[in-house]
Amino acid sequence: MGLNNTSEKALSPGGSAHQGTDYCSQCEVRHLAICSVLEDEDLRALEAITEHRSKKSGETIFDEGDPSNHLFNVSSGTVRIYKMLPDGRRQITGFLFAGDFLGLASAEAYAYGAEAVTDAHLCRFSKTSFQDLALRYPRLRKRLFDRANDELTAAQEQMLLLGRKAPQEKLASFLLRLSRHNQKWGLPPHEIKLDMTREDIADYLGLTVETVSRTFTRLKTSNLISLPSRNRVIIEDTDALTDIAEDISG
Amino acid sequence: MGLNNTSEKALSPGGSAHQGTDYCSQCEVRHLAICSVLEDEDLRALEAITEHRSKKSGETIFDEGDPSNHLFNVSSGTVRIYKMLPDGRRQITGFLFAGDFLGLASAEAYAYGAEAVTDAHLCRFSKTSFQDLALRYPRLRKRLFDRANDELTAAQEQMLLLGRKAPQEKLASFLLRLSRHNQKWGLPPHEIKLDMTREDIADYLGLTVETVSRTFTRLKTSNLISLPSRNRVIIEDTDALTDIAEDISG
DNA sequence: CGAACAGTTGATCGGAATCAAGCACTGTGG
DNA sequence: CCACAGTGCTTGATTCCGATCAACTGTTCG
Repeated sequence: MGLNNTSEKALSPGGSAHQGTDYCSQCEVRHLAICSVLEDEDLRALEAITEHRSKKSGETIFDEGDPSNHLFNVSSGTVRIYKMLPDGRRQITGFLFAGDFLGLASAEAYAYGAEAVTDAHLCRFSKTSFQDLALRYPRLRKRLFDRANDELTAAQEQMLLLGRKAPQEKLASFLLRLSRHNQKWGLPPHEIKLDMTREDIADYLGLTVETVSRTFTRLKTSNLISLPSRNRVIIEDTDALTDIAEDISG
Repeated sequence: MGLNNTSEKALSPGGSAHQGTDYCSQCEVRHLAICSVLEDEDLRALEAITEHRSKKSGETIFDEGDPSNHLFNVSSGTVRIYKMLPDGRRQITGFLFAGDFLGLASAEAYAYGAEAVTDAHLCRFSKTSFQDLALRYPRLRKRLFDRANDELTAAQEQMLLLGRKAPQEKLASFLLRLSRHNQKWGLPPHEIKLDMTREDIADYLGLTVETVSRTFTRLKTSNLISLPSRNRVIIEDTDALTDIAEDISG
């Protein structure tokens, strides 16, 4: 996570929308994205229905309740998806990074809002076109189903975290997830870049900013992590952090 | 939910496992189960790979970490799925009722445990056979994907509940969900039967038994509900309860 | 430089967890 | 039939942790 360091520059900044011509084949995150299962020729079919969109940090991608006419793939940057209560309380249900698919769990309307956390690039597909494509390509279908299943597994892990874990355990689990995500991308697993603010983290872990901040300092004081800058975390003692997180996967 | 009142008796009690001969076509919950999309002839293909299993209240269906060799459909009774922390804390991630599908969100191993809350009957399919079947029947595939999406939506709703709602809001939301479930089945939406214990409810809502109990009495004292017996709830003021729940869907 | 914002730290409060009885229903065996 | 144990639920007293309120620091950027 966090890290789209290279991809940010590599992709043309582009206008806010333009049809792709040769984008997909040179896409940096293709091997992990939803499109990875498509052959070069099939990829052109996908490319034909793809629009490339740029979002600045903080911009809305879609709101909860909007008609869900599009599906997305994050090609760079970080995205948050969230649900809100009428009085303004917010629960972030997930952070998405380069390669992640966006748009599952939506019937006619999006069941959650999505915003860019950092500047981000997205591939946008019209839902109907994408469905047609999925009809023709079994591997794409399988991929989509697997993604839904993975998200469901992650959601259950998050329910355990939200319902039953103490603040320290929550934050430790969160940092370890980011660490594992780094590993998946061949990035140093001990150096974590936090694209999101403390408030985002709080709204993801079911805490307040203050508690998140205090918990960071507690972990730092215990020498489990260090905090060279506000958006960087170094994991100093993975084993101890894993013990605190209280479980293997989440 | 709760309510399998009729179906409990209607289905043959049966041994703990036996091959189905004519079960599916007369299945009481078929119209809402995963098999509803299959034609009579296709249904026989499903029936061929189906085993019928009975579980007594409290019995384990599978444990977290077991190899996920089977998929299930609940044909009667109530089931809980849950995750545990090493020290015994438990988070129930869902209750399943007649017609519900069980087994999504599992790779090689089940990512959660499943137990019968009440006596229950289950249709059990071997995973490989079911996958073969799904390969042949697009509508079954679609149905499965839609179920995964629905569960994902529900999971996000539950994350909002767990991370951001106060006990009263949690319980109100829970009761309204059960009420809506009743409606879906043509049962009186104001009369709710609770198959699960207070402890189950606590572990589902991220609370303790005591808090659940106190919250029940608070809602009763405010005349929003009444509690004729420990496992029955009458919703007296749906509007007020909806106000407290703080959202439309969950 | 200073305004705006993000983050930390401190002091206090409050509500849910915890600890501890007591109650109500169920089923068992005498 | 009743005594009794076992279990699930409620209620009360107390504790404690995270939320809240508030002040201050540090960073960014005009």
